Amino acid sequence: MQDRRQTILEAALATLREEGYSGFTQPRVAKRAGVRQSHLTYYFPTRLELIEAVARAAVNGQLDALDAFAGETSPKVTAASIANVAMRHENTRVLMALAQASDEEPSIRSLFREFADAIALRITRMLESMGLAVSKEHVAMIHALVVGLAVVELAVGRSDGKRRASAAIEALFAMLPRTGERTVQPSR
Amino acid sequence: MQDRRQTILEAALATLREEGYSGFTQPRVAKRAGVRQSHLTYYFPTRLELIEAVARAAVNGQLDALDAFAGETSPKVTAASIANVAMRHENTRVLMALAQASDEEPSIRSLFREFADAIALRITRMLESMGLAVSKEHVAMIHALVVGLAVVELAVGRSDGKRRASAAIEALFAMLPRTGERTVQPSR
DNA sequence: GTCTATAGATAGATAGAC
DNA sequence: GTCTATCTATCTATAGAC
Repeated sequence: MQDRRQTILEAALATLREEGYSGFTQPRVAKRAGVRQSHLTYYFPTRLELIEAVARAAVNGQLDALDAFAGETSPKVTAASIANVAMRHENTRVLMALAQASDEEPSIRSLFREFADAIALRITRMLESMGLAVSKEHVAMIHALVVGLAVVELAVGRSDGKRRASAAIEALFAMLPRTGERTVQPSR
Repeated sequence: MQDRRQTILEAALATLREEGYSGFTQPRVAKRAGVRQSHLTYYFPTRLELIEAVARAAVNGQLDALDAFAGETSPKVTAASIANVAMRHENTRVLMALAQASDEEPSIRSLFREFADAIALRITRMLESMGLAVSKEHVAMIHALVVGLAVVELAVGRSDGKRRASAAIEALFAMLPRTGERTVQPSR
């Protein structure tokens, strides 16, 4: 049965989401999937192969979550939607694990680069939908801001994280020039 | 000799900086410090205690790095200095490990909260030095932006990371209102 | 092709020697 | 007080049974 592979993959993702990178071990994944650890290595001969597969699944899931509010035109709603995704600690846990793996494994790094490009593309489209001017710099700023909010929030674990994140993203949107406008330069 | 403890601490920090969280093990730290693993546990009976000590040292080091350019008045220079600190991958590796540990261990989390507050204080002072208006939101934005830039850069490993980061931070500074000004609102 | 017993390596912690 | 031999748990990987 080939969907046993799928079962293992889902178990692996769940393990990473809930237990983080350090809890991500073959025995734990196997237990969750209901197979023996030694069986798991039949489908994923090496730990790295398992991580790669999980990474791919996680990345696709994250992109799907972004696509759910793709055409939105209101900055306020868009900011709230992004914050909503970014403040799911399980997501952040997975992506931080990926970032870490990326720092260690070249194969994960190339996957992560594709991911970053895919994110940039989606941010670009969002800015266009909202009527905000697009530039590489703006896109990079938004990406980094959201990543930073997610990471800081995971670490400090504030209770009002989602509200704060939403406000920060919305504030950045408000500062960005609209399409056709020149760069905002406060009067001096 | 009590400074053996210090030796171990430095070895531990170096291990975390170079090998990341997953490479941070008692045997490796002990080897680097030139003591036996079983001896290491004399000074740090448990792994958590070692991590706590390392975390404290790392946090202080990071704050010192920020204090080095505390009074700077030029946004351009400040942005470059921040980018300089944020683009040191060893630093990012350590702080990501801390964030992860924070997600798992309450004692690290409280340390991390203090750290976040100390960072916020320093960003506040920087904004004041540069004559930019201070608000909780602006401070949070800058903090998150820098964290995000560091994490993304560690993950994708671009060659021109420092330049890009510096540009992004400087761009954000340029969008912030100056002291006494009202919130920037592009003409509509 | 599917699965498992087992090896081999490495982790963290402790009881106890000096 | 300083240090180490050693135990137990846990990890990844492989050789081979079905």
